[in-house]
Amino acid sequence: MTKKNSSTDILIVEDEAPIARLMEIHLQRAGFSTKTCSNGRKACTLLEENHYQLMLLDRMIPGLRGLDLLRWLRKQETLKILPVIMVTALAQTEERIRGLNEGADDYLPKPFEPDELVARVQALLRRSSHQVIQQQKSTIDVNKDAMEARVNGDRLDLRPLEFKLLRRLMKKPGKVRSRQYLLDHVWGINAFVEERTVDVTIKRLRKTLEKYGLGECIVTVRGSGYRFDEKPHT
Amino acid sequence: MTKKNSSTDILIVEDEAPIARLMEIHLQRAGFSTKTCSNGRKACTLLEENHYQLMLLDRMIPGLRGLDLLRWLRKQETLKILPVIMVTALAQTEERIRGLNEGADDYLPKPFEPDELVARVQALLRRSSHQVIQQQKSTIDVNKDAMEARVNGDRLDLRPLEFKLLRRLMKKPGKVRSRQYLLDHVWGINAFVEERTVDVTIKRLRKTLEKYGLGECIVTVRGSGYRFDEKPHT
DNA sequence: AAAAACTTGTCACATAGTTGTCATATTGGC
DNA sequence: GCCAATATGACAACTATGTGACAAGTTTTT
Repeated sequence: MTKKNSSTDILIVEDEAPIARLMEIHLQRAGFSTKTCSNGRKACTLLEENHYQLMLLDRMIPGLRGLDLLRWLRKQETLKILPVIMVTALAQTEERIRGLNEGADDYLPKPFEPDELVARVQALLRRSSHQVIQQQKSTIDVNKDAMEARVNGDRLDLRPLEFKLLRRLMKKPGKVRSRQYLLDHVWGINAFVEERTVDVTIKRLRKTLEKYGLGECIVTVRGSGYRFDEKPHT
Repeated sequence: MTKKNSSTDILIVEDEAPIARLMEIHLQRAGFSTKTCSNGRKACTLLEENHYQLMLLDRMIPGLRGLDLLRWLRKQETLKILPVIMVTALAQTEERIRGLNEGADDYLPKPFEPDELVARVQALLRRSSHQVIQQQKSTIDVNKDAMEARVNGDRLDLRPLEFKLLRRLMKKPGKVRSRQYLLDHVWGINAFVEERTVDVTIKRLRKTLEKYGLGECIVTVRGSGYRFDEKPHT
């Protein structure tokens, strides 16, 4: 599978190389691009030098303890909103609470299931301005900040309206949205537009998604509307 | 790669010539201009007579101990804000803390990776009134104090408005900024200016950036605004 | 103080991209 | 096979952005 210019960059701060590698493999397979780093000091530098979308932070790293790094991070004007997942073997509730208090956004106990890793990353991204969905073997990532959607890191060339429509449908995968609902929420409550127009826009959106084998993500529900399917039937 | 009139001058205070040379090479390659000096007293003179953007200070230098120089520096009215990176082989936490207490802004353990050196310098500059971004193979350095922007040390001839616009966009690379946002933050909240004026200013800014192969850093997001892209676009 | 040089806002036109509608084809349920 | 719902291609209107020119205002030079 080809990987390229993903904009969804994840920084992995983890000193145990095999674990770091494992994380990388699974995240990359899910369409993210990653950077690993094995000590706290270097992590600071990387964070200041680059822009990441999310950080996976091991609690036990040399150079600076994970919590110290986190505390430092939350004081930096430009970094404090970075979503952070703490990774640690210390699964005790107390430790966990301490991490969350310091500003971790989520928590991944070691050892972890690869799927859980990916799921938590996706979930956290979704809470920031991203919407991330696992679709068969592809990851769809809609980033509202950058106003762009990516499939496995490849940028989708969507028009503004299609982008909004996709976002709206992805907001609640599996739920059917009527044409009227979509008109109200995508076009705007006061838009003076035919209901059939929705069909055409759906068509246009599907056309772009098809290029990535995702043409069937958007399902027509006869008599009701459209639905974004998270796990399309075969 | 050609190097010229960088004003991002770095003073290297280091008595071991090979190390000093190594620092010089890597910093110059990254677009900075450097001056080296092998003892503390001479450093004082240089600091008083010239204007540097940053100092790399070895802890063990003849003539005056690194910490003494630093202490002296912080007492000088005109010099006390100079960003300083302490360089030393003493990696113990205690030593490190002492250095930071005396007013070092960052700390570089010896031996160091050339990349780490450059990254720390860039990061520290960014924390002072600089914004430094690595763009493909170029380093863009926007210095608010001096009101000037440089690409690999070459000065960009930007008009005041273009400068502010670039700074604002670089503040959060990857985020789309609407024309209204830019008007509010670059022109000022009460400016009585057409939205289309933003387009023209973007055009002028792009024209200058183009000379350095960075014309595509600023991406138009149809229907939304403009975005500074950190990475090579798709 | 006048002249020259520079900055910036606006306009007008060119270009390119987006979207709504319609006409027609296709599909699904009965 | 029939009807209604949906898909699809084409087109025209519309909208957003790029771009060069110009003028008014500022700053710098002479």
